Amino acid sequence: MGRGRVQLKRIENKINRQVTFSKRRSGLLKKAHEISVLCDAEVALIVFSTKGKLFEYSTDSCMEKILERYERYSYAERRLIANDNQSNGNWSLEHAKLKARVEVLQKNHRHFMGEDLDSLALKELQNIEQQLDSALKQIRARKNQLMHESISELQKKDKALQEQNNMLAKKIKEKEKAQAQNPPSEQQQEYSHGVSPLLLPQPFPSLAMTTRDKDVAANYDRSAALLPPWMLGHHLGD
Amino acid sequence: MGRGRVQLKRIENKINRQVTFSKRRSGLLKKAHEISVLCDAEVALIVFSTKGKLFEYSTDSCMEKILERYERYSYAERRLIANDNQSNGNWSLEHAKLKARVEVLQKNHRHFMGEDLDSLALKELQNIEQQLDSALKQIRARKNQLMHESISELQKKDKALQEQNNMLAKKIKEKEKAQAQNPPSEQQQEYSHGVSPLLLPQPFPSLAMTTRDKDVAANYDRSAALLPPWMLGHHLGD
DNA sequence: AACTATTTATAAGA
DNA sequence: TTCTTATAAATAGTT
Repeated sequence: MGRGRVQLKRIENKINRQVTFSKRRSGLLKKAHEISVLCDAEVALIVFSTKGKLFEYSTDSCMEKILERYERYSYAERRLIANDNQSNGNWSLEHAKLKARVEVLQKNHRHFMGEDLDSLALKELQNIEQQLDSALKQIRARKNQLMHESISELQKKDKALQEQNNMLAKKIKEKEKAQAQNPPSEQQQEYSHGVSPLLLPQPFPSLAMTTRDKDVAANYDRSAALLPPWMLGHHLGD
Repeated sequence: MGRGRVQLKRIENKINRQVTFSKRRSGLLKKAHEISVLCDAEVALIVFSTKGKLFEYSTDSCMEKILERYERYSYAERRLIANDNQSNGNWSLEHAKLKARVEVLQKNHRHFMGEDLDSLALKELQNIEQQLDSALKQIRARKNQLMHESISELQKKDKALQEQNNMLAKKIKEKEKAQAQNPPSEQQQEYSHGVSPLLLPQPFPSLAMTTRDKDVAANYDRSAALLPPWMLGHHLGD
């Protein structure tokens, strides 16, 4: 896969070998991850460079778990016997394994807490994001429900106010017409036309008293109160 | 590498998954061998299929050697040498503590994955939710920003409409007063009072034309359009 | 399993 | 190291 065919033998040029190692290593790790995800397989990959540097991949970052499974599966006897023979060493190994496991879990947990993300590749981040997303689904459902209800309330209110507004505007227009066309003696007729605000359609009880400033103000306060506290200010993103 | 792009997610079709596993497994083993030979690296690769079947590759077929090297390297890296110096008496306790810690961490992790939630009290759920929320802050920030903006718009609109409403109501009242008290000859004075809707304060440009039904309706439509599509219907929780 | 159309990986070069 | 590019390889969908 490249400009020339590749011979399956050690690359003698040190620089080339290093470069190829770097490239192929990432490719190998990627493919290990891919088969793990795509095929639901459990993969453990360990690579030591010539210089002894370690690179590894393991499904769900559970290297120890997979290695243990491997040992159980393939040659439990040998390792376990060896460990049993060193009564002390056994403890040491077990202990060490546990410690390693704790560290793995803690590291994982930090990642799940959104900490320590610098060491993560984009793919890993996306993976974690997906998992977090999934885990939060239930929790977010409730919150979103609340938000949705609030928005619906606001929209209803909005609509009601628009209608009210519209109606009031109409009234004014009618009044203007009436004033422009009617003789003064027909003043009484004006009132019987229903100009009094108390005769307006009243979608909201509190709006029925719209002609009084105090009540209008109170009504607005109530609309603000429709939003739960967590939806206001910077709490929205919590 | 194939006829279609591949999504990095579990292949749901069982047959396809099996076939892909088989193909990719051989590719992966091959590449592991290649990097091992080309770059003089020491590679250990363990793959368990979904069904639990084991496939492995290791440089020079020395799996055990490499795994031991890994554990040495890995444990050394995790400062376990320091623990070797501890007295034996502490180990038992330490070991028990570590086991407990591992269990706690694992349980925690399950919770963070949204699993095993039945055992949690509401408070604990809220706690977890908060932590997950915090971790997802960046991702959600954008979504929440949009929601926030929409809500703010609605509230502003709400307020503006309330004020408009209020003002219109006042106008009506003034008009009524004027009609009740003023002689008919003072009609012109009425107009100079600012009864014309075009002279009203106009917090929203579209509201300036409130006296026309069409425009009021259009304005309401626009207020609905303020909500991005994903905030409507059941997409809110996505 | 064999066959391709395509996508990926990567060797070289910059 | 990183990017670009030409080309070799791997492999997804088909037969």
